[in-house]
Amino acid sequence: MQSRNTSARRAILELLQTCGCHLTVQEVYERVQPQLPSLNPSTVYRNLRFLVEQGSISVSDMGLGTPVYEALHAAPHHHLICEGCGHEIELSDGPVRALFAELEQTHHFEIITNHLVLFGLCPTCRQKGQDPESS
Amino acid sequence: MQSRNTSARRAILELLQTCGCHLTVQEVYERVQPQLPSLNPSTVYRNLRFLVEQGSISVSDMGLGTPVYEALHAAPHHHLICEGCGHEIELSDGPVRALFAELEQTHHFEIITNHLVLFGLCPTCRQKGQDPESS
DNA sequence: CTCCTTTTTGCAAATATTTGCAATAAGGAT
DNA sequence: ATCCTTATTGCAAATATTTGCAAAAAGGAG
Repeated sequence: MQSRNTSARRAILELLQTCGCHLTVQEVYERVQPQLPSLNPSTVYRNLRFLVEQGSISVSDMGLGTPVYEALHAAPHHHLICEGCGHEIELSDGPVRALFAELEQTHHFEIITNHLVLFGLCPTCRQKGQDPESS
Repeated sequence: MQSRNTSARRAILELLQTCGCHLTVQEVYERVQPQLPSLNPSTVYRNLRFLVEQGSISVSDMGLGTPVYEALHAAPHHHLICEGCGHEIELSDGPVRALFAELEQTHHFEIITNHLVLFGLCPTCRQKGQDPESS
């Protein structure tokens, strides 16, 4: 026996798998607590960390100040986030996977990271930034 | 006038540029405080955030539980970190830059991320993990 | 050099996150 | 169904990080 299928852990994982989206610790807590009235925030923190280590979910910094958690999909994907307006663009796995494969070969490493988040500027915000003072 | 060259900001940036390594908030505070006795941790947090936004330094999650800050080098580099033993491998910028360039073209995006950290397993830890129970 | 405006800072009070520990509950064995 | 071992939980107390606000100090203008 090593890890136990507790109601809290089950509820948290199910929530993430069902919603299929990115959720913050707060959001997870708020959505699970109603079904498990005595749920404590620290249990949520601990379980999220556990599920990440176990590989059932991923954590990412999407620039929100607090990390977001997401169930691992069949189809991995990545994000490009605009630092100007916050706009998120979903990236296909192909090119990223190609880089990972190359790095794995070169360094005899096995890459576990499965959700890459890159920050930058979207076309619109790039223009704004380049605009000379419009006065 | 927009941003001011205060002693705290100067000291923090100089520290990072001089040491040329990754430092946590704690470490920055501990090393700058002696020279600026009245320095408050919140000032360190605020300045690190400021310097990141301004583009003078970068933040990264190296898996330590708290982010690390580093002055931006002339030669950008990235890391592969082993989740088993913590070993860090430095990656050259080439292949990563190539992916970034491809993504920038495809999405008309300008990527700002300049320090990529990927997690995985080093050759040694991979073997350990694959070993059937050695009993 | 003095004055003025605005950014920064220190401090204290919020929040957020982690941790220690005793009580609870999974789940295997009997 | 009962007992046992040990992973998990809740709670309270540490830590870590952010925020509001009045006081301090950059830096430009006069």
